Amino acid sequence: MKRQLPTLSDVARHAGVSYATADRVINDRGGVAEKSVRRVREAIAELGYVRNVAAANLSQKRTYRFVFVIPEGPNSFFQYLRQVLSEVHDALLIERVDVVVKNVRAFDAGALAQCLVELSGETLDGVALVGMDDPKLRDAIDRLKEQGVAVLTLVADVPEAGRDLYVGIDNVVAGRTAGRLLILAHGGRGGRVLPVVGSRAALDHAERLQGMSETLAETGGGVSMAPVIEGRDLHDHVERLVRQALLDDPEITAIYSAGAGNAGLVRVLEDLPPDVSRPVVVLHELVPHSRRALQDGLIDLVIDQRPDDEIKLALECLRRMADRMDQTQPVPIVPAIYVRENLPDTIADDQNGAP
Amino acid sequence: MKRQLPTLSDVARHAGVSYATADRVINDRGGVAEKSVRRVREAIAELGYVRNVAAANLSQKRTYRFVFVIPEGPNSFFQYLRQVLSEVHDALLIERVDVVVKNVRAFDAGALAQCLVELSGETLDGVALVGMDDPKLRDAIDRLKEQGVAVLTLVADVPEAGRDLYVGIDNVVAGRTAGRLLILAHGGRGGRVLPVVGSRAALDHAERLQGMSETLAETGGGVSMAPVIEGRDLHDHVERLVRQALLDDPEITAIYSAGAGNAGLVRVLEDLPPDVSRPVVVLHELVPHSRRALQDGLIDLVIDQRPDDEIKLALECLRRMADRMDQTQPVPIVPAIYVRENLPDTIADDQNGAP
DNA sequence: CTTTTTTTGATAGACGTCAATCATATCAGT
DNA sequence: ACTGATATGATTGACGTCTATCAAAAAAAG
Repeated sequence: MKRQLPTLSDVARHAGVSYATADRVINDRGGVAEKSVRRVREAIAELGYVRNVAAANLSQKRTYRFVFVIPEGPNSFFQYLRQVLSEVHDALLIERVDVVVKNVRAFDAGALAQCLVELSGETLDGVALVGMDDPKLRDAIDRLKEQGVAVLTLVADVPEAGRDLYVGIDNVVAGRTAGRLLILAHGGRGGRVLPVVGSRAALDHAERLQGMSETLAETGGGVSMAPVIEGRDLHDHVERLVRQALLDDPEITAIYSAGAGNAGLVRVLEDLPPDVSRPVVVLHELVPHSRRALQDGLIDLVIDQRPDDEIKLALECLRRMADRMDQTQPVPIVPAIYVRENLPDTIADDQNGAP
Repeated sequence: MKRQLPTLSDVARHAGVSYATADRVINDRGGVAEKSVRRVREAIAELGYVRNVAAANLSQKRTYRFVFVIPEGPNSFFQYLRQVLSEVHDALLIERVDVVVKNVRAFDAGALAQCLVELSGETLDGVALVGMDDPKLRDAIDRLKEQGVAVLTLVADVPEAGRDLYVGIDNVVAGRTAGRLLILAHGGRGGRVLPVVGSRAALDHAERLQGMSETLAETGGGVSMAPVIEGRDLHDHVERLVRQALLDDPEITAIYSAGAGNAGLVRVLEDLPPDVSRPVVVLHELVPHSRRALQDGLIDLVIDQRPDDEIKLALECLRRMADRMDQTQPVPIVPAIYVRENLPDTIADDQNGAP
């Protein structure tokens, strides 16, 4: 029950070699005969030896160095990410984790790739970035990987790239969920959903849209889709287009916004005449304006990817990768679904990752 | 930027005392003049010293010893909790955390209290238990606390007890959320919700019920409540009562089950004639039968408290408390809302707490 | 001023690992 | 059997903390 964990000395003894040799094996320092390597490996397996990471880090005064590259701009979601990161910064320092946040222009894969290339000079343990689909970016990631840096995509993945891990929600699933909730909110009756995205080229938006339309098609029960609006994630643009769409098509019973720029959407809803029943509205990311709209009863549901948890998970995974514990399974994040009643308190209350 | 964290030697030097004295202060060994204590405390504050927990644990070969007391019985939810705990057990051992699971009879506060009393003999760092409202339980908790054991309630709290922390969802909020979703699913039309609980005496069930009825009353828009059914969390009992209720009141348009025993509820739904539109169904906890019912389209929504996350969080908090970092803020857990489309994979894929 | 008590300082060993050094063994090839 | 390469063993100091011991200094008591 209270069996002791074996140390490297135990392993060496069990393998019939000296501590030095065992050490040479687990830290691949080379210059060890094939036979000895095998014996040490066997001893490790038999005893179930696991390196004591705390002791190892202590001996080296090691500090984990991670970089988070976040798109800059007025996007509330990413601003919140930055805030969460800065809040955990000090707590992490205690645990010998140094997190640096770098900003790059949003939607600019070239700039992002360039940033990564610059990083590959420094000595660091891991990088987390918001993915995009771009060959230059793939190259930059490969380059980092070659230098032994753990690379992890956050929020959005980089398709077919050599990143170790994607930490974020499945956007197709999120879209399908939105579709189901919309159907549910129609209470068995028909209707027409107005889909709003930032851009069809944005992978996450496209996936959400796809998910929603699939669900509507499969089990919609009379809920159809109006033509898709591309709002470019800009509040004013979204506002104009949605306003027009509602005028053009009075049959619209619901709005699904898969992207950002929803402050504009909220403005349209505020201006609706109070006598007509407003459309059912589902949108993504709990940010100040969506929270307010939810509280005011202007919208019905918010699907949120819980950035706090994403950050926390990303940090856990980065650390595990830096510790060479590469058992990195995919990490599923379950998006939260918010209504008026279950809004969390605003305080970003992540304590400090994990001890 | 890459400032080094100060060590206790730094503190001692800065305070103008020896390492031994500084050590006596932070580990309250006594025999230190008031003046020196003050000077050390000041130095700690000025330098921002935080003791290196990893080094401290290493020096003592310390193993964290935690006990989870889980109600036994056929309840799928608690079975799943046990499973999650056994899955993380080995991974935790690596990080020098030893978790023991103890089973006690469900709904038996006396047995639970007795179990805690027995525990208070052993040397352990923390206990997690599923709370109930009982004076004997409160006493047992106080006793543990006196011995310096961290005590944390999981899933359900113990009202007004000396536990350090409650890790679980807010059941009133969960009920309010259910209410909102039910209203939404009525699509603006009226209806009548059939509420099912295990027992009105069960605090969590009562809170959920209260939350739902509040929301219906405040903004229900014609959605009312049928008399509450007490199913005692037993499948057969629930089945019989619900079947009868649906016969008695054909106006019922929805069912909200706040407790367990939902396999019986699902059986009723299966037997409904295919021509009539079935009621909207919302229930709690994603367990095998609720998952299947969701997939089969028999029910609409499941509110789940994500036991994996609860366990993980509980462990994090226990460890932090054991490390004397008592900055224990309340820990909000956002329940997940599942529909057919966003069911997670079944694999319980928690890796290993946190490094 | 001495004696006793309280408070300090100095130091050492342990924890498990990493990194380094130096001496010795083993094995080729000749 | 000798050289030279390669492999191994033995050992040491660091990392930051805890625990312990012993001597020395300062304060209080007589």
